[in-house]
Amino acid sequence: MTTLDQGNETRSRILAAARELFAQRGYAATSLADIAAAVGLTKTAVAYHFHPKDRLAAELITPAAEDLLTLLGTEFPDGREFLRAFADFAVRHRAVARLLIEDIGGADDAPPGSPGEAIRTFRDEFYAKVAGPDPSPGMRIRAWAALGSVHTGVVKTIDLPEDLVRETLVAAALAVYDS
Amino acid sequence: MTTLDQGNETRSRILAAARELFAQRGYAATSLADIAAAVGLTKTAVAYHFHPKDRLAAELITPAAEDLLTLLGTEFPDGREFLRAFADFAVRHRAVARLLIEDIGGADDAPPGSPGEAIRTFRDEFYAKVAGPDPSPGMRIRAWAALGSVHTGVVKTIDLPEDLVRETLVAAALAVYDS
DNA sequence: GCTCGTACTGTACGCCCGTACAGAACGGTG
DNA sequence: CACCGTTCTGTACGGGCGTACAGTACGAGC
Repeated sequence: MTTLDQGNETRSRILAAARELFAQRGYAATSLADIAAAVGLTKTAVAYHFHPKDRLAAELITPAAEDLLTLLGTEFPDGREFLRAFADFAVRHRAVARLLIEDIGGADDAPPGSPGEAIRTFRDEFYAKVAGPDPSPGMRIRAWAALGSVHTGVVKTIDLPEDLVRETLVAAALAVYDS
Repeated sequence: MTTLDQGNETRSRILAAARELFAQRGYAATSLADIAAAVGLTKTAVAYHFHPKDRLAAELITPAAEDLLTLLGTEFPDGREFLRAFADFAVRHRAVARLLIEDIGGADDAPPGSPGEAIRTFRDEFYAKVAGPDPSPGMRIRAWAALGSVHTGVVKTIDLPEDLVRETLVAAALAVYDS
């Protein structure tokens, strides 16, 4: 079954290249041709494996998305504790964090598996959980600032050890929250 | 000179609409047709006033860009003080903050006036100033987190009073820096 | 009253994108 | 050996984008 193995291997090579490119430039700014060039294929070959382009992002996101649904599902005593869990989540899935947080939200369809749709504009859901109900102006600002610190903190430090990033970012986010 | 006044008025109406749309969706995601529709014109009319599309962004950015050059030009005792000045700067120009920080960096040419080019990937320059020379891994993370907190904090709270945002975000950014 | 510059409209072009489709290469299976 | 599905190529199409260009409406100035 050499044929099948070949297919699965290039499939994962495409996924790896796409993950990197999406992380660097964002989903919309990365074309199929870019990905194809990175793997040494034609853009048609890439389209063969992942039929609408969405599937590529969907497949990359799926594990993180499931994790995210449970995160949004569990109850937290307050925004502070949710923020801690969020930072942990973001670091755990940092390879697809940008894809997950920035680029979806105006997305079209959900992963194929699937967790259904319901994954849409969670950036706003994150905010709502951190800020809490009927937040004061000051809390609104701090909630967004905390989310932003985690987001760019995670995205810009993919080369650093995961544990250090988690530890530092949790502390940073909580510092914002308590400021 | 009714003719001229008419032109200048629609010109500023275009600028206002573009500023809002760029802030919401980003530069690349906003088409000339979108802007034209917001002002009740054809996209050709918009193109008439701002010839390459870049000019629109350039003109919106110019005052902020000049302010930014002096910011980058002045010396600061340490990253902490620069961070404070940066937060102040970002809040002052929050209407174009997203345009300035996110969308430029891969930009093509500079404002026409002009401060020359040299306005390119300042996100990285900001980082360098905050993190300082030869930063530790922890400092790298905190520097990016601080910048991120200011950035999204500013962008997501355009409806709140400027003074409150400034005060809160400066405190938040410094809290990250000191965490 | 003719001319001219300003402010537009309508149409069309070229580019890049994702996608569709027909066909070639080729190992696996009967 | 013939058949077939998988994997990939080449070509082509439709749509959206920024842009170019010719033409129109119209107040201003001699």
